[in-house]
Amino acid sequence: MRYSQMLIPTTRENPAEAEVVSHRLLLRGGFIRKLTSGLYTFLPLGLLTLQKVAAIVREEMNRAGAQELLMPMVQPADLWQESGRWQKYGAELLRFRDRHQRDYCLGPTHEEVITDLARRELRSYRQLPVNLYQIQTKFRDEIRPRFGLMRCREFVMKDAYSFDVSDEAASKSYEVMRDAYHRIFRRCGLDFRAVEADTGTIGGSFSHEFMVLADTGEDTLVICSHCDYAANVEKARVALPEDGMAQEEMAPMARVATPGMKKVERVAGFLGTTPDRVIKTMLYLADGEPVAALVRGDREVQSVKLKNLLGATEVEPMPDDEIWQRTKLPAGYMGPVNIGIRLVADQEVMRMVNAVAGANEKGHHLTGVNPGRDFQPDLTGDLRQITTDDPCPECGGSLTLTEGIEVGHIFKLGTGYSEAMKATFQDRDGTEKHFVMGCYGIGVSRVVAAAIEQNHDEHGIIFPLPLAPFQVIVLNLGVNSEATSRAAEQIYHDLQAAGLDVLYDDRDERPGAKFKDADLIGIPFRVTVGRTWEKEGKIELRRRATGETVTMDYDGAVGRISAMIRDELAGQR
RNA sequence: CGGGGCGUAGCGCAGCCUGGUUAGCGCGCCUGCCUUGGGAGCAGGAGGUCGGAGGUUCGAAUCCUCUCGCCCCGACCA
Repeated sequence: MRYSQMLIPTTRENPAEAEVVSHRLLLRGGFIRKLTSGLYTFLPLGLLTLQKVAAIVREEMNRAGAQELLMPMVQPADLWQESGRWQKYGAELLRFRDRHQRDYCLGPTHEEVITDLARRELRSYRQLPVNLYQIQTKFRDEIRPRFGLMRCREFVMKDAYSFDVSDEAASKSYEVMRDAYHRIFRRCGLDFRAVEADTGTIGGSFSHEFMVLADTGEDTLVICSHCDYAANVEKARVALPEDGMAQEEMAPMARVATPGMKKVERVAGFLGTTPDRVIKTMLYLADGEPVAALVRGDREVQSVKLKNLLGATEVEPMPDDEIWQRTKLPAGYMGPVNIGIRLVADQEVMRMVNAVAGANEKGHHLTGVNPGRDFQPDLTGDLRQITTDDPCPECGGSLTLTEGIEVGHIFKLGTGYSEAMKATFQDRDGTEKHFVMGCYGIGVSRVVAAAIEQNHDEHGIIFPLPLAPFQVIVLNLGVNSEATSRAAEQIYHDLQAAGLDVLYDDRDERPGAKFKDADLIGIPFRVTVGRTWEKEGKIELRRRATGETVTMDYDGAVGRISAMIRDELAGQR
């Protein structure tokens, strides 16, 4: 491709709207342009990059035995009513009516459509297992789209769905996908981890997220430094030490005045104790109902864990100004004793002895509070956020926290959808059985953003070779010299003939501008035909990633370069 | 939706507080000359209903009201 004929609107200055690196560089490099919040046009360079990712995904999915199909983006409401998600999915599901006043939605995901297809077309166990996937635009009416391609409303996703005869078979399908995902992200040149994850609105019993490690990630992961345990903090199990029981006589409960002492630290300091001897009471709304969650004073509630423990679909902290109004409890002085609303306690709280807790009376706390004796929670379990002070739940090793970008998520769905939608097949013994399903997503457009988050410097993007829109850029630094231009053109043609993706910068620009643009758009290899060619008959090859530059004879250069690129690609496969 | 910030030329910004000529600057764009190894220089030029509506005023980018949009922090997720 000739640079002069391609729309690559690079900018020198940073766009005001972009804060994170990938967003900034995608805009500056002329990969994307914003239409409106959360909606982006992929410009030619952006589309090429997206297609590179899609090609890798497609290749590995096919290799794993999955079949590609394409489902409609517009989906009828009745399918969603059947699965129950028309009510459950919430405002993220964009709904609308057609001219006949029939309800539809734009597909945020395709469990309903695929399950409908399966129940019509898959009749016999002989047809199973089946794994069907598509690469398609999804629409989710996100509360807050942000960070460019990282979190859009419209985005490109690969979604796959597996159908199996049994749970064991489904587990096998799941493992096949897990392996495929590892290959995909490895081939994309990304530093990633597969972590245990929460299942969210998709539902299901078991899932892993694939996280690209990057500071701008929206998720936090815990990673064990000794074994291969890794988990999303939303999910990470907190191990309860065997010998955590305090050896202390239970004291009688006493009411003390603690005027103005709302924060745990202040109460503890005032009463001459430490936050780990205080029971912290946090109020939440679980599906609209008030719930009190108890954790030790030096811990934080993990609301996803709370949600799962309660079996709720939505949990949010109760706004301060609603606490009194809804519960008649004084914010800052709440405690578990005679609280009068649903009570959930972290496992650790149940071991506390002679704790301090709010008295449910303004300006007062209780001392000598003992769980089991003075209050009995409705539920107990693992409720708190894990910290780096906690041991690894698998091996007891030490944990570190890292930010991550979720680029893939795989779920074991079980029979939830097939039961709701009566999707069955006839098994070997003649009985009708529900399909055991799995679903597997990859944010194809997000992979592009994640790759940039992980691979850039102050000059611009440094694309991993497999994702780069072009593998080589040829700079003609002598567009006004016929001889130089002829040499550059020849190299351009020969590299193309060797099967490489080549961008040929034939613009009438000064060298500086060409170097800057080449760096900005992140093409892995740069060939320069200019002064050194004119003087010594040599050309220059420079690697974007390392800055390493070699000069080589013009003759034979194309062979050397294409061999180098092929070797590198083969090595990553 | 709650909290914070911003809308002035294609992009980045100044001007607004304290109303008053023809609304500026840098980059980019067009023409010519010149230049060609890290975003050159000179000369000339095009480009704006100051997000929109209403109001105050002799007079509004500037003050007031409403409204729309965008960005950032939280819940959501590939």
